[in-house]
Amino acid sequence: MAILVFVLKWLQWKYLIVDNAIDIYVGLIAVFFTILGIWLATQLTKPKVEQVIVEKEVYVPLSEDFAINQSALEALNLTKREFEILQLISSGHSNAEIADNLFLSLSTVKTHLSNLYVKMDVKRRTQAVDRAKKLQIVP
Amino acid sequence: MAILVFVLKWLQWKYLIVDNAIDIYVGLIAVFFTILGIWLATQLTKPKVEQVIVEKEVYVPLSEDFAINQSALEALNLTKREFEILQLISSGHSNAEIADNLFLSLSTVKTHLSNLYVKMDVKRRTQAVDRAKKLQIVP
DNA sequence: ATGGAGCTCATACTTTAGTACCATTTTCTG
DNA sequence: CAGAAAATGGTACTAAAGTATGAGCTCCAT
Repeated sequence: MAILVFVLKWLQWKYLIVDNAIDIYVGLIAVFFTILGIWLATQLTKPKVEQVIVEKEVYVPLSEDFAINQSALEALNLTKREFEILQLISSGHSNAEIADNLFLSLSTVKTHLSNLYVKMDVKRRTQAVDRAKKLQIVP
Repeated sequence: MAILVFVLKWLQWKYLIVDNAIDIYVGLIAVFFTILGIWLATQLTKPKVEQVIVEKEVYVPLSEDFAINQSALEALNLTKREFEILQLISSGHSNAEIADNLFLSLSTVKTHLSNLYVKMDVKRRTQAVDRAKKLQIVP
């Protein structure tokens, strides 16, 4: 603003003696401030963010080709721990190994498994694994 | 431009008699043209678009039918009976059930399984099943 | 014919898995 | 905050799985 006033005063002194110089003066100001406005606008407008979703085909390797059957899993109504332990017996772990991995006692693992067998309607861990694979709730 | 000149003339006539009114005059012009510039900029410039590319993984389903990995099976060097019993434990059968199905004694089943575990380099039936599935020698 | 491979079975044993029942603590949830 | 659900753990027991060893049988190839 200080600069602006100074410029105005200078222009006033220089051109005020000339008749009609006021028109040129105003024209210059108009042009100047129009450019200023344009510059302000380009600086201040936020860029619109546009999300472009690119579908990328993923050929999953056989070992990882597994999409969990969420509905089947929910139908079984398993708890977190039960499902966790189911995953571990599916990959061939013994109860003792599971207890070690999850920092649980053997008792707890057995308790979870017993409840799991009831929920899955099976009698053995091997049956549980077979059923889980058929239901596609484990790889 | 015609409108602009008209407005200027009008303002000139109205305020020129007043001393220092020129400052207000110029201020108004400045504000007006700044706004004009902003308006022009928003109208004329293309909207800035920031593209955010989001990769969406599309899982390509693989064929469901099971093709046995013959070479892996041969590499294990299993006998007929051992493979037969492997298939049965894979579907969750107990040793007693296997003995019944194949008209064998429990001892025989256990013997075959012990040999099987050695050949597959596993310690438990669940590990054997897991490995067999990973090798794709059972569904 | 004979020796090896595969199949069968047995006994005796150890280990692991599974059942039943109970108790405490933690974590949600209405 | 009270009650339910989940998680944890213990004991005692039974059932199943797994190990080790030995032995008889059949079939096939050298």
